[in-house]
Amino acid sequence: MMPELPEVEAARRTLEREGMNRTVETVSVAPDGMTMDVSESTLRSALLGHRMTGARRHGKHLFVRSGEERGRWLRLHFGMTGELVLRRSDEDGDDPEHDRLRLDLEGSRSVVFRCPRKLGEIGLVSSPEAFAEEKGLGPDVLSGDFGLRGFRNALDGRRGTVKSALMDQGLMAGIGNEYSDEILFQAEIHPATKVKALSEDAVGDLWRVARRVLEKAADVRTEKDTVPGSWLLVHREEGAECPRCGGTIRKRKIAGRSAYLCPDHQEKG
DNA sequence: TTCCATGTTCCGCA
DNA sequence: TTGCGGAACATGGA
Repeated sequence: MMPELPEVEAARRTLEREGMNRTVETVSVAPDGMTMDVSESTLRSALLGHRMTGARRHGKHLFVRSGEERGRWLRLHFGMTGELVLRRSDEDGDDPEHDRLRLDLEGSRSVVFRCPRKLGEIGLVSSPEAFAEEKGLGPDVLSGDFGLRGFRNALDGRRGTVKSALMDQGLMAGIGNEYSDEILFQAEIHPATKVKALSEDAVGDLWRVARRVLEKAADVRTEKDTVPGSWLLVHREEGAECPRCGGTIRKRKIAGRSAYLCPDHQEKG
């Protein structure tokens, strides 16, 4: 599963729905070498005996507020392979070896952060906003005050390709390689198109498609459904048939990443 | 066995 | 200066 904005948002919603207001009875930490910007003992004491009281997201970062006290947020970044699993405490996961953080809550419920390839991060921060600021993250793509205005502002003066701009977490936070392909596919824009070459209308269209794709994907992931078959994500393979126009999906290297696109209906500007 | 992979960060280069 | 390409990180899957 690809942890971009929709997957992290789905995890946030699930946590809000099922994980809040239950005392954390056990904290198991097994980073096994993965990045933690907090000591195990500090993390444990920040969580143990408290309840989770809120979950927020900025881009691909998930923040979980611990207790009522100000300034104590667990931060999770999913890297390439991270995921959050909620399950009954008496159930074993498929592969407990990759459980990096496990919180057992009252009511026989557990929250497990899994990260097989250890490229994710576990941290403790005093506020999501301060973290985003310090990290140099751009506005979250789906935050209320971003919008078309923020999108235009982010792209203004950008010299490179539209794909790299969408993925630049310092411009706008949340879109990764796979959803950038999906958005450009649905907007019918070639990923190697220069930002400067996009018309004002094209930027408006791109923004509306981006928001629609990310919101729909977040809904679908929350319900553990699959995205529509008309989406590129389901056909993201060299030589596959384009679900939109019947053309052939191609793989290209763009902005240093593998980009999948349909040359027949994604016009290069 | 080799290559590739959703993320981020670093470096060198144009 | 900006942005790109490539490497690195740690693993697993095809």
